[in-house]
Amino acid sequence: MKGNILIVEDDSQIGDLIEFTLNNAGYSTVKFDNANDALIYLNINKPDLIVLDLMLPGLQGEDFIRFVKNKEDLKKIPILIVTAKSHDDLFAKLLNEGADDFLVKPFSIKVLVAKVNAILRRINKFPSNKITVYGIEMDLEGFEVYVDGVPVELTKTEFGILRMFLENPNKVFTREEILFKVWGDDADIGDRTVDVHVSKLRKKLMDKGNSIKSIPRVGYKFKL
Amino acid sequence: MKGNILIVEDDSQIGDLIEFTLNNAGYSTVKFDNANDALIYLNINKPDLIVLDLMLPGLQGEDFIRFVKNKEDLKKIPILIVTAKSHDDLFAKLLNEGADDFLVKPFSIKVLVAKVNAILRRINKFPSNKITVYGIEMDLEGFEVYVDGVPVELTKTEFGILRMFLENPNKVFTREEILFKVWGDDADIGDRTVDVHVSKLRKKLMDKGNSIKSIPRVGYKFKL
DNA sequence: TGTATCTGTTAAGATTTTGTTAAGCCTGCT
DNA sequence: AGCAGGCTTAACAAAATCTTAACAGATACA
Repeated sequence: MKGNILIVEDDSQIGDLIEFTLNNAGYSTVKFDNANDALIYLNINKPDLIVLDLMLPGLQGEDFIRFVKNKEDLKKIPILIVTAKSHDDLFAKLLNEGADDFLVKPFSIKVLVAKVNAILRRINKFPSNKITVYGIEMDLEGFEVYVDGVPVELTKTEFGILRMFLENPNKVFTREEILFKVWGDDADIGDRTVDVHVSKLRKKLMDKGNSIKSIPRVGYKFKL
Repeated sequence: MKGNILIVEDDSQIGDLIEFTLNNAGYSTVKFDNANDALIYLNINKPDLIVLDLMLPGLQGEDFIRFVKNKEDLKKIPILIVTAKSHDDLFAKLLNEGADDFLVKPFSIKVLVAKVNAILRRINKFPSNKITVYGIEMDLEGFEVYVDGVPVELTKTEFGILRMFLENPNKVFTREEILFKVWGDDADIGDRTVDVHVSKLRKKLMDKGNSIKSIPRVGYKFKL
């Protein structure tokens, strides 16, 4: 069991989708369609993470966040916000209130799972030093990688690049950013070296579904 | 490594102090004693934050701010102003130009570090940057564009132009302004090149409701 | 209305960028 | 010292993108 997740979502269709997806990913879930019931649940239960839809009726989502983040025994539970629209102002405000991350509708279920995994890994709730995405499994402690269960031997650099990608799926990185993140700030190395390693990575991973995409004149990204 | 900070400060004593303090706080720094050199640096580097002294010789600090905040790839870099005197009028004006915070000399190093930390925390926490307008969704982080949910592949230049439009809907841009904002100040390129890219953009976006309008003898605008 | 100017679009050529291979260098190990 | 593995660089072919030129059509204005 990887953890228990509380879902607060008034749209039953989306709620079911989230529940199904997270169950599939190995989490147990509890779901409510309004904040009040969720708060009652929180009186005697402490989930490992809360997925919260912002457009809840009744008690507003913001109030819910504030309540959770002000209660001593609940404040450490991470909250993932699901919202219909991207609103930087709102995001900034809620992040200050204690929200941990956002998911903008419509979202892909892969991204949902990736974010939940990332948050729990970050919090170190479950010291599972593993990243699993898209049939690619990285054991960060054991320095091992499996693709569809088949072990793949990566060098340290390849491992670092793959890790960076899996921890930030769907995000474009420039070559400079990759150098910085994987090699460190004092790397005195040409841009194109990144290309060589990416090329080798692609080959070793058998370019699973063209996951590692090049964005000409920008950089690379790992596409979910 | 917490981040890279550009310091623009003509008083070498204060500059050294700032540099030393920020290095101590875990940041890497680059320092110039005039705005021109800093601008050259910015051509190929994107620091996470800029600390700017307002009493610079040569190119005035205000111009520097305006330049940075008008360049598409730089505008998001936060600027912390260091100034000798507290001037509410000036503050208000510079805040409008895009400055993020102020530090009045003499300042304590604790306040300096606190402000830098606060600004970077604020900025870094912003999750996936997205712009959504009129059925057009831009994921700035993932370099992706969707029109009514359908993914559209844009090149870097097209992406830059579209971004500029969506961030300033209903505003008319001359071709020169577009060149400046998207290509940069050192672009040695003919006006009409913009037309070609706009043409391609329109086609790829399927000219949603004739959104990108030409204003004869003036330029282009994105109409909401 | 007629002329001059501006815009839309296409295609070709130029330029830039990427993929990949191979060679040389360095490190760690035997 | 010799060897193996890994990293970086250089190099070239291939791919993608950009810029320009050209012309047809549209627009402004006397």
